[in-house]
Amino acid sequence: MGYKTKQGGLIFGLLEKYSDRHLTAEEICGMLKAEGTSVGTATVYRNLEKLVSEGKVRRYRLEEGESACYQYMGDVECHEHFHLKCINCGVVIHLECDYLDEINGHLLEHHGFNLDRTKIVLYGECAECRKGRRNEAD
Amino acid sequence: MGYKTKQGGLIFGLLEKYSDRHLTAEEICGMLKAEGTSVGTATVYRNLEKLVSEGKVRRYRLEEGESACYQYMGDVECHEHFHLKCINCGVVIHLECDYLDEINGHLLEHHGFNLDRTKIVLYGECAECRKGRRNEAD
DNA sequence: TTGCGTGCAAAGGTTTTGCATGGCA
DNA sequence: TGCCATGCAAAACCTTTGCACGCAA
Repeated sequence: MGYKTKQGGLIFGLLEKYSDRHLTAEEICGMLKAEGTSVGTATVYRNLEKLVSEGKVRRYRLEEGESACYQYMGDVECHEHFHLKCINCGVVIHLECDYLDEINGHLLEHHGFNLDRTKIVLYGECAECRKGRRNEAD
Repeated sequence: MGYKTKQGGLIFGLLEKYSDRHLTAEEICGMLKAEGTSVGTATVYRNLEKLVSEGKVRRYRLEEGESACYQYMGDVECHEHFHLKCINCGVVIHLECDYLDEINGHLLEHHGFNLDRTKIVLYGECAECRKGRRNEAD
C-alpha cells in the first residue's frame, strides 16, 4: 500500500539531510520551494503523517499553540533523546542522558507503562536563566 | 490590578470543584451554559490565561492538535503529578510517584535545569494495552 | 466616575478535507 | 489501466483580538 512519489522522496530526503534538528511543516514547504521543487502544503502534511505512523519520523510540539516539529529518526535509538525547553528564554536543549534511561525501567516495572521517548518535552528553567536571570520578562 | 467579576468567580469555582481532573475551555463554556450562567468564550479564555499566569491553574496539552487542559492547583505541591498518556487507548493516568521526584534533582544537579512539573505529559503504552492488546487499532 | 472586564463577531494560525487531476505500478 | 498521490482552495479547529458596552471599585 502506497506508491513511491517524487514529493514523498523530497520530503523524506530533507528530513534525513537535517536529521540533527527538527523541521516544521512550514519550513519544509519553504525549503522545497526555495529549491525550485515546490510541494503543496496538504501533500507535505499527508507525507509527514505517513512517515510518523511508519515510525520513520517523529513529531512533537514544543510550544503550546505553535507548529508541530518533525525530525528524522534513523534506525537507531540514539535519537531518542529528551527535550528540555526553557519556559523563560525559550531555548531548547536536546538532552541525551543515561540517567533518564532509568525512567523507562521504573515506569515499566512499577507502573506497567512502556514509555515512548520520542515525544518527550520537559519544561522548566535552563541553567543560563537560573544563573543570570537574563530575559527576566517573557 | 484586576477587578473581581461574577464570570471570573464562576470559572475559578468550576475548576476548584473539579480539582481532581482537568477541564478544557470548551467544557467550561458548556458546563456554565448548562447551569444557566453562560460566559462568553473569549472571557473564559481570558480568565484562564490570567489564572495560569497567577499560578492558580495549570495548563497543558495532552494531544498534539487538541484543546488545552486546565486544572486547579490548590496551594500545595501534591497536585504536581505527572501525566501518562497511552498512545494506544488514549487513557490518561494521573501519576504521583516519589521516584519521579528524583528527576527534578537530577536535572537540577547535572544539567542545571529547574523542571516545571506542572506541564509534564509522558507518552507511551499503558499496562492494560500492553497486557491485553485490546484496542489494537487506533 | 474611571477603566477594566465582558460579549459578540471576526480574524488568526495550523492542520485537515473535498474534489478533480496527475502519476506510479 | 487502476488506483493512490497531488494540488488547490475551502473548511475545520482552537484560540486571540477589536470594539462598544456594562459593571466593579
